Amino acid sequence: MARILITSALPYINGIKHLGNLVGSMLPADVYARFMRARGHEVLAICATDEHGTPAELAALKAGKDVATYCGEQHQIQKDAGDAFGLSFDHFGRSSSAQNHQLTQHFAAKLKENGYIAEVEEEQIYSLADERFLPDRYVEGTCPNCGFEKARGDQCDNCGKLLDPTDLIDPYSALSGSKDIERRKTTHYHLLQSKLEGEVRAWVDAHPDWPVLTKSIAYKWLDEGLRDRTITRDLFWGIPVPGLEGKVFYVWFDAPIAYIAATEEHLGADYKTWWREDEGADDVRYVQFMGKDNVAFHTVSFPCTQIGSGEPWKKVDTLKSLNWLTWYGGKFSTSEGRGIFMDQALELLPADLWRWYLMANAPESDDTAFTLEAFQQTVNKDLADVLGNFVNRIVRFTGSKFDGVVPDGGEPGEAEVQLQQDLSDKIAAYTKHLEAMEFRKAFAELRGLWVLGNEYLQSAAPWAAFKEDEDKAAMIVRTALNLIPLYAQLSAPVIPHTADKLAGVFGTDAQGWPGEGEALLDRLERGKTFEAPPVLFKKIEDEQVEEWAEKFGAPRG
RNA sequence: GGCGGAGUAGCUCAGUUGGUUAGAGCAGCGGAAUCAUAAUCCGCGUGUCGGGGGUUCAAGUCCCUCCUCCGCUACCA
Repeated sequence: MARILITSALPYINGIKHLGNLVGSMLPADVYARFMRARGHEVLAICATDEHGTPAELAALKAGKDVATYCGEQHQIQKDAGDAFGLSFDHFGRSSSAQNHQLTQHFAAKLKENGYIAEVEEEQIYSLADERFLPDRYVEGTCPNCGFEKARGDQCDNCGKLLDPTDLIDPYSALSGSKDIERRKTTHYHLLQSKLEGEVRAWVDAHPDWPVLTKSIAYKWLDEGLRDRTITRDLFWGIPVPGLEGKVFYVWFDAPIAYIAATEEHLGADYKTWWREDEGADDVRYVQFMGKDNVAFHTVSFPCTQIGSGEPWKKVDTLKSLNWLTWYGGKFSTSEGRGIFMDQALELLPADLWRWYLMANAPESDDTAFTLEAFQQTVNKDLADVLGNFVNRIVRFTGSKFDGVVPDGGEPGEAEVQLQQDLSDKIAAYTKHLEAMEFRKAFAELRGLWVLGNEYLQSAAPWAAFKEDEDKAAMIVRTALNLIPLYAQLSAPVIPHTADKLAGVFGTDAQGWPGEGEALLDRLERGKTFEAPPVLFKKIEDEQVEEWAEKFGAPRG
């Protein structure tokens, strides 16, 4: 038994997440956590909302609420959506928690003490009307290059030229439209990452087993040279910087620290047994899940913070990074109403259907298109036809021929020995792929395990045997029925709600995992009565797909 | 522009360190069966492995070049 710490990249507070965000980090983290728990490991799975930064302030402004209230509400909405999707985090916290305030300030203090933070005076754009400093992109004006009138302070969207806010002609605040803006000097903290480059590189070098994509991104940053970054901002909402009045830490500084803080929210002082190598975390295996855009921050930036503190914080052992899920090849877009969001998905169909499709087609090697048509086809075939129908056909047959009782009698023969062998082989492969977090391969294998049930029934044909040799038919039926609790355990990481229904048929435990070489086909108590469960999955009809395509902006034709 | 990833059957994708006739699922076609949600099971693939050039006894797998798509490019997270 091992201790496994799992974190999922933190979903930003700015509204409920879409299916792409879900499959990019939270869902695979949950599947992996469930699998590891099933194997008997001690798992701690942590996630939280990432609540600081300008976008949160702006979203609150737009919603007409103060930012703390807005974040509180959005946090609850995201937590509820996650729960409904079956995300089994041990704790879903908030980057705005008191614990994160304290820890972030602690890290900053340590970094400063160790000489990795410098105070630097900078000039930034200040809006008198808005009474705040403006990030580059919230300053707009006329592009000096092409004359475009709505160029942003960082770049002109029309000609693509990179700009500095002071380059703009007639600059104004994008927030209020006010032209009453000026440059002001202000003091900020710089994190001197350049001084930590050697240590971070040595640490990355110590992980040759990381995926190619992960390593190449990390080395790209290291090879280009780590730049010193400003880690403070002139905002109101965030974690105050001690000694710098009116400033808060940059969200990218405090967000990863929230992994640790969320653990403290959950466990109190015991969080150190997971995070401090000098206080019991030395035997922890730490696995992170994230989208590919986040890799650099997890392989370089956050480790810089941890290493620079000079304290023995637990650093990541293994990273799983995923590519993007696209909406018919394009971007999911909130503003343009393209794509399906977590809450909408659950209004249409049960969570397990989404979970299965997303994980069986997870964007592991490349960006992957989500289409309603493929979703319908896959879910109908894999879940309704292969798994659902297998359960239904054997359960109904038992009901009509054996009075709904696990029948006694008959002796297993060659076909059953073969089935046991095939199951063992596939379970071994499935387990190996889940260990390696190769989700597409894993779930292709799980599907193959479900197919084995249908193949067995098809060739053993208990309906034919029943006419000549009732004992033999009984043995076949018993064998097939035993697959139901087995499928419950094997399917639980990815379709937990369905797994519970399967386990419920005979009152077995959906938790747990079949042991290597374990006899799988005669575990049910003979003579036990059971009730045929309702059909597990209703099929998705063509009309529904049409309706949803219309509603969610799917390209047609 | 720079860096990184990717272009393999109608669709979604596998293809280890180069080596026998390039694979899987879905869709399609044919068949079997009839316990079951018209579900299941079996059989069937003559693909310029994005284009071109090169290295090699041998390349989807290495090198060069061109084309296309995607991401990142650090104060938007």
